[in-house]
Amino acid sequence: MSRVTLHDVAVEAGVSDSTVSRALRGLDKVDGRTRARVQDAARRLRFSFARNASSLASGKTMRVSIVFANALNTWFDSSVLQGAYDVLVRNKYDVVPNTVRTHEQLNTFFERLPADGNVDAIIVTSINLGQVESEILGQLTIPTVGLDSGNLTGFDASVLLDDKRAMREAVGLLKQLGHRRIAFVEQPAPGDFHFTSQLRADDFMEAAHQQGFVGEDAQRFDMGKFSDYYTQDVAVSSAVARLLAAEARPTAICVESDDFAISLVAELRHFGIRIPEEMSVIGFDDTNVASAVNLTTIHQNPIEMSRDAATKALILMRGEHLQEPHSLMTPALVLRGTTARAPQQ
Amino acid sequence: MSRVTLHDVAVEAGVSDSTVSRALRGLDKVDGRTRARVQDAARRLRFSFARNASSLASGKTMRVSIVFANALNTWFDSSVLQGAYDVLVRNKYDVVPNTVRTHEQLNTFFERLPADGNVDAIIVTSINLGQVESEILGQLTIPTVGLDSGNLTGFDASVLLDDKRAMREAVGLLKQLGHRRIAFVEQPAPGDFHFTSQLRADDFMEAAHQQGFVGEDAQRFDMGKFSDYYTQDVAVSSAVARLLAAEARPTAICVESDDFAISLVAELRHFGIRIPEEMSVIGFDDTNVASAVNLTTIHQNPIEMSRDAATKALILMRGEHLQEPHSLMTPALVLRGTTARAPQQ
DNA sequence: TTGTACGCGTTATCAT
DNA sequence: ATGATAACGCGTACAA
Repeated sequence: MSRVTLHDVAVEAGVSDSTVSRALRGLDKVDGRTRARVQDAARRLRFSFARNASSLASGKTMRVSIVFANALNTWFDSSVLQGAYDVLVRNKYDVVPNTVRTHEQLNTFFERLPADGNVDAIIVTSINLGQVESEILGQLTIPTVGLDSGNLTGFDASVLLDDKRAMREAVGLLKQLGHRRIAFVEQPAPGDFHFTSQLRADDFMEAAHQQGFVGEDAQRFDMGKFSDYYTQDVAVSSAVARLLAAEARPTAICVESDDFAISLVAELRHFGIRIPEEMSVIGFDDTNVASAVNLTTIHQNPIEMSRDAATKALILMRGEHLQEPHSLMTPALVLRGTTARAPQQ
Repeated sequence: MSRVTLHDVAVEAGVSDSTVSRALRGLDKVDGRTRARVQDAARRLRFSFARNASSLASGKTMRVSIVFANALNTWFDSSVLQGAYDVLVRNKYDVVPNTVRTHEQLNTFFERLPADGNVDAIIVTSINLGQVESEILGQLTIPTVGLDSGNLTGFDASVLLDDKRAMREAVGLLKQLGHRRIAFVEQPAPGDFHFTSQLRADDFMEAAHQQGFVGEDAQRFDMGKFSDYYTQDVAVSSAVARLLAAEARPTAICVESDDFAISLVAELRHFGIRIPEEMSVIGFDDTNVASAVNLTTIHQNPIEMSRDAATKALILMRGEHLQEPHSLMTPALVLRGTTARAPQQ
């Protein structure tokens, strides 16, 4: 129970409430000895601030919300959370994670936002905002920073990965290896709206077209919603089935994530497809496991990205100016064992 | 800005503040029409509650803290977070994650706790509490539930995995396969205190001894602190080096986690060790990737576990009684391709 | 069913 | 440097 209040400490130390408040918060204009006395009393009484009372009085909640479009237990989102946590906690902010799966949830989340004095900043992850949402965001008076979010409108700052570049390089690699038919394999989406990583499919197609892949030579396998499948395994099987059944079977694929790519590779091999001899596979993320299973992939560092985003939020919350509000991180193509020259026809 | 307050809504709707409070919270004893009017006004004004004010007045923070000993971006912790989030958010609670790496952090965390009216419940994950901490915990007036926490003292409720049983089964399997020299390989620890999964090493040794493995026949590779290594890869190499250099090399190993096991398998194969022919490997967790790479492992479901824990917390917060405060989850040994008969000597 | 008035624990302003 | 005192926004007896 939050029994012991600041007032109790004041009584114990024989000073006024205000002095306790100042002393414990480390403000200046407090005599060294009185401060020591107060700190002593506070320790004895095991006092600690009731943050909601502080919030109410000061207007600062010392909390920042971070919104995800996926699940908290995915590689990307959990890394983002950890990164943001690192820098925010060090600055005495609490981190409040939120997930949003449907348009409806997204709407209600944003509807409630404006009048909301419940957080001091918001970080939005992997969500490609619609117009209405962007507008609401723009009207917010607290800092908002987008992380891996396609549409920058409305954000005060952002940290993005250069997806277009990543896809250009991936397509370029496959082309150099002699592949003539390539494809992008999406992952089943967790919710009912497109989030950022799916924009990579667009980037892939664009890059492919620019590099001379036309018509059937550049395909895109859309896996729909995750809820369409019983389990992850079923989704994987389904993807493989479609891949193998394609009348123009690609000899190389880019997959939306390492996790999905690794499962695909396993399943493809299970069906006798030799990788990389018969099919090249490029993942995305470069997780620990990717290196363990020797998966060629595109490296990104969500922890760094979200540290950056959180730092931006921190600066913004201080009311300071950002010299570089929008940063673009460069992905790196990591060559490993799942890519090889195209098979001879 | 938290501009619009409950009072503004009251004025807009032409009623008193208390009526707005009651109407918006769905309490009874409010006329249907007035409620509609209030809701209308609230929507128009984009009102939403200032939670810290509500908290201050009601004494409930509508927040629960969840403490991890590891990183938020690990398979286990992130799953736990997701599971707890699922059930807590549905009940209008915010989830506030916290990580604790050192004894010092753990201490300050607990020192501050008692007088802390900042959360309504605490879930402690994978931390084997010391006596002092248990005592502090026991003195808390808010519900505390342990998740995967070795020492139950002080907790109002808990959800544990039956680690002893898991280790018994793993050892039993290896014995049946004819292995005479087995070992447990720990993972480098993130912090400076032992957390629960490391207790599995003890359980492993105990099970081994009970099943007749003596002396060098049951070994334990302690990998120390994670900070001792530059990267995860270095830790893996180091583990493999020690494994291969052992004068009595084991023919089968149990590894603390799938992630580490998968990396070990890759590295071992890299050194020409055939798996499972020359060495059997059993992981722990059964992540998605484990099935993809065909790793024999011990299945657990942290999402389920933490849903259970969160539900317990919820009930406790309501002041209700738990019919089964402490639950023990049963792990399942999943046989896959990294275990086989012991090699002929 | 609705309104009044006070309290929650802290910060901030203004004196002293 | 320290002490009163008025907010902060809402919940809740109690009264009407």
